[in-house]
Parts: sequence; C-alpha cells; structure tokens
Amino acid sequence: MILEAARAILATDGLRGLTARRIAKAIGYSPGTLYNFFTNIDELILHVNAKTLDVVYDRLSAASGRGETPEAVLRAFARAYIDCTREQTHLWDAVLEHRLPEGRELPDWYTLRIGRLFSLVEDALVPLLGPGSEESRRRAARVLWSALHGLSSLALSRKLEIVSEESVEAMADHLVTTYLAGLSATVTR
Amino acid sequence: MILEAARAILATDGLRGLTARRIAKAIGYSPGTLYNFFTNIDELILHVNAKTLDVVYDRLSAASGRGETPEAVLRAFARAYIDCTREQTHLWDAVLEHRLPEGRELPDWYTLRIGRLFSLVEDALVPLLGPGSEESRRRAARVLWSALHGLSSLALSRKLEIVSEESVEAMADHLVTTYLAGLSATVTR
DNA sequence: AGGAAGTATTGAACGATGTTCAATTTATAA
DNA sequence: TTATAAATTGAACATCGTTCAATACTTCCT
Repeated sequence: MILEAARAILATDGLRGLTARRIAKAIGYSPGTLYNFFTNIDELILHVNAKTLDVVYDRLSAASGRGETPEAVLRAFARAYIDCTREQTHLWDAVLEHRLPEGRELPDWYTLRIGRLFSLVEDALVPLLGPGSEESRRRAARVLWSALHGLSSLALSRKLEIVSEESVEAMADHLVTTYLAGLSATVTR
Repeated sequence: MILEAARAILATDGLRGLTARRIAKAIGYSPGTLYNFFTNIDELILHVNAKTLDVVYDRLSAASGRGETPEAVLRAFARAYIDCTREQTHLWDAVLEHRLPEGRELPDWYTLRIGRLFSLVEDALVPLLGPGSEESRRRAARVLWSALHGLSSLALSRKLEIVSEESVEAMADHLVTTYLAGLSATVTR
C-alpha cells in the first residue's frame, strides 16, 4: 500500500517529489506510520526500486524468447530495456540516481535483482561462449550489460545530444552487433 | 573561492554533505552570500561538476599522446578514465548522481564539456574510420564512450560485484579490444 | 461485559535543509 | 565629509526526515 503510493508519486514527480509526508497523505495515514514499516526513507526507496527492477526483469524475460540467435535475443533485450526506461522514465531514473549514504551497502535482496539481469544476458551468450568458457562468458555478459546501461543512462539524462528518437535503439543495435562480431573475431582467432 | 570550498567538501563527504550552510561556514561567509553568485544550489553543483569534467578531460588529453594505434589510445583513455573516477570517487559520483529538477535543461557551457569528451574518442577513431565515414565514427565514439561510462558507473556504485581491484581495468581493456575488433570486422565485410 | 495487555497510529516537536529579503555594513564617488 | 552604490548579513519561512510520548484500537482472558 505504502509502496504502491510511493511508486505512483515517483512515476509522476520523480525522486525529488517523493517525500514521507506526501506518501502518508496519499494513503491517508500520518508520516510516523511509514517508520513502522521502513527504518528510513532510503530503505523505502530501495523497495520501490526493487519493484522497478522486477518489472524490467520480467520484460526482458518475455523478450528473451523472441529470438533464435544470440544476437537476436540480445537485440531484443536491448530494445526491451530501452523501451522500459523510456516508458517509466522517473522510475528508472530513481534506480540510477539513488545512492545510499556513505558507508551503507546495498542489501542482498537488492543486489540479487541486479544479478538476475546479468544472468539473463549471460544465458543468452551460452550458444556463443559455451561450456568451458564460463569465465569469459561472465565477463562478456557484464561488459555488454554495462555498455547497454551506459547507453540508456546517458540517453535518459539527455547527455548524448540525440536528435531523433530512434537513434538510441540504433546505437544499441550497433553496439550488440559490433560487440558480438568482436567476440567471435577474437575467440576464433 | 566558493567553488573551491564546495569542491573540497564534496570530495571528502559526497553530495549529501554538500549544503549551503557548510560551504558558507567553510569560507567564513553567511549562507545568503552564496545566492549573490549562484541562483540556487543546483547551479553551484553544476559548476563544481564542470570543474570535475575539466580535470577528466585534461587527464584524457594527456593520455591520448601515449599510444600509437587507435586501440592503444583508447585503452589509455579507458585507463585514465577509470583512474580518475577512482581517485576522486565522490567528485565523479556527483557528476553521475546529480540531476536537475523536472523540466530544467543542462546549460550549454555544461553540455559542451561532455561533448569535448566525446570528441576525444572520436578523434582517436579517425585512423580506423577515416574521412567519408564521419557518421559512423560519430556513432562509434558515442557508443564506445557510453559503454565505458556504464562500466565505470556500475563499478563505482559497486553493482558489478567485483572481487579484485584490477578487474574493472581488465573489463575495460576487453571492451575496447572487442569493440574495435567488431568494428573492423563489420567495416571490412 | 469489563478490564488488562498488546499493537497500531498519531501528531507535535527537533534539527537541518534551500531560499528570501529588509536591514546593515562596507566600499566608492563626489 | 557626505551621498550613492554595492556587498553582506542573519533572522524568517516552508519543507524535509525522523523521533517518541500519548492516544486509539484489538485481542484475549476472567
């Protein structure tokens, strides 16, 4: 209930508009009540972000069946990922923007959801980097995912100076094909 | 003077510790004085971040002379970039973390500094994608830079579950070589 | 039914935030 | 010296996260 209200506020107004008092008012309770369920606002935001990560994960899972070749699957991933971040700009922005205060580490139930996304990419790479090359597959998945992340992150904060709306997808496609081409070129060498 | 104090505070305590009152106290003035030089704290942070971007640019420029081949240069870039972000974690974190309030756009004098970084990569790619392929060079530079950005961004927020300290550099190296290999593979095809 | 024990919720209060602006101090010019 | 301009102040405002004694509500036993 709290999380739903928080998610709604976040989706429309962004992290800056997400305050304890606004959430409380939205659900008809007082601010103090929130602190019976969350130790502080950072933890609350973390839960909202976890939900966002779940949504992205589901979307990517759905997209993973779409293609046959690894390249097609990864392209679908990239597309789904970019679509997600565009449809729910503020929600995804919060995932990127939010940082825990100095010294505090991300809880396990949260990092787990990040790891799931890596695994998704990793699995898609199996046909290319089969058994025996787990290590390089792991690395390739992380690098490729990070690259995609960087692309959408910069696009989201409008730091890519993009003109047309489709060019992010085009760049993502280019990234996937080029990186995979590079992979097979260096592996078969 | 204001910016120097702000930068010092940011470097040691991060964005959360950077408050108008702390800056004022650090330089022996009152909070109100800051608002004679900056319209609000977001603009002040933007200026501090601009300085950080300048430092990174200078470091990358210095590194660009180190190598002969494009791959060597880009490797040096990646290395310098990662070193920068590691040496001044909080300063660079602020560049990534800070967002302007809804609706406000980044000023030109700021986006210009981001563009300079792209250009650096673009220039390094000239030997590979010479005259006549400006468009694909532009794209390659943006994609490659975004990828590097994503890598260091995830590494910085400890979302890569990295064990050893060197593996970020290793991943960056891998990214550069693989992407470049992919480039020449698809171009010469 | 009635009271005791436990749980959930409150809302006022605290310290800190960004920001404003009339009042004051300081510098400049006549 | 005095008049004008510029810089600086610091108290005040609204809002923030957070706390916690006091209140309201449930549950259960006699």
